[in-house]
Amino acid sequence: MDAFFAAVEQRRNPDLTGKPLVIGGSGDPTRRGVVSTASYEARKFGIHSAMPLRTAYKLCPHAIFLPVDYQEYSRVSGKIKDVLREFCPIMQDVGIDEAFLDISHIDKPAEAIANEIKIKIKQETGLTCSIGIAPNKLLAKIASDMQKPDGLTIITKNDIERRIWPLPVRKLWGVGPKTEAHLKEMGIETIGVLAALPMDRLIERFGNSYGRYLYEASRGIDESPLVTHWEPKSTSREITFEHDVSNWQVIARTLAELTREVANDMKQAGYKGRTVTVKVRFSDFETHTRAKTLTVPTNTADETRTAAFDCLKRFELKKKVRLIGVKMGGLEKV
DNA sequence: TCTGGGGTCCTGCCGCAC
DNA sequence: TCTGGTGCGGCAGGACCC
Repeated sequence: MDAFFAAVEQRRNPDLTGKPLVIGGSGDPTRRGVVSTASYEARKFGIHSAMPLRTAYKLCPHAIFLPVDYQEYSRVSGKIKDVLREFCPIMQDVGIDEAFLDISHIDKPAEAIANEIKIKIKQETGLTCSIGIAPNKLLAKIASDMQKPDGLTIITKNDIERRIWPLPVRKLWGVGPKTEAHLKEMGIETIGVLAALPMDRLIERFGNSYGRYLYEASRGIDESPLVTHWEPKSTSREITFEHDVSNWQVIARTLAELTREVANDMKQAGYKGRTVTVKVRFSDFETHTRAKTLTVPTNTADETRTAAFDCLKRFELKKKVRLIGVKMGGLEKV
């Protein structure tokens, strides 16, 4: 979907259309939080996802700031996924506003299917999306991003050299800021230059798994199947305090509350978990975790809290605490 | 002075069992 | 009894995704 959260807000309040709009946090740009989505008008000011709201505010003080309304976006997302499943049941969900469809078995030109999907989504939700058509997920993902918004891009194997290789390495799924910087140091800025590297060199530099991945991805190779069903492996809750906290009572009370929520989520979804991890981020942004694995899986608030406090006790709380969180891993169905 | 929240996967290290 | 290789679970941290 194109600027999904912003587009949903503009759809339900047309006054916002055509204006710089920033969705993130509590919607108050003087408080802690980051940008979830910026409208295309806001992006012209240099505002982008993951940017601190306060920075966004400095870049464009007259932008409209709104809180994230996950309930509403999930509802719209559900409608979109329903449309997609109608066209093709082999669907892989990728978060709230993306999906892969394997349409290889459908006896109709891919472009025609894509156009019908775009029209149907527009009818059902009033929103535009961008679609990429390619022989695999890796290339389809890159293609979908090439003509945003409201785009439709087709990439074939023969296009890799001409259309993929000139792109910056950052366009590859799995290459983030760290790897980008690392590659830049090696003098590698485009996917094509990366593709010229021997596999040995990449494995030496990035390890076996990731090295191989980069070697194949830079050549447009991706054999990974669509994952149409998966089970959650962990569930968590965390919160950044509005102001850093040194009061142990406040930290403990917050952890207890988060623990209740995690236990609740597990019960609601019908899971039990074995490994409790407590995460603490200090005022200097240093982040640490402590984990405890239980002998028997649980989903009760009491047992989860006891384990969480065992973990919390193992922290030296010398610095002020910025964030506290708790995660239950090793989930299994009840 | 700033840097959310909910996830997944990988790596390196350690202790333990065999 | 000591040493070493190997496999594995647990743990901590890091990179990445939406």
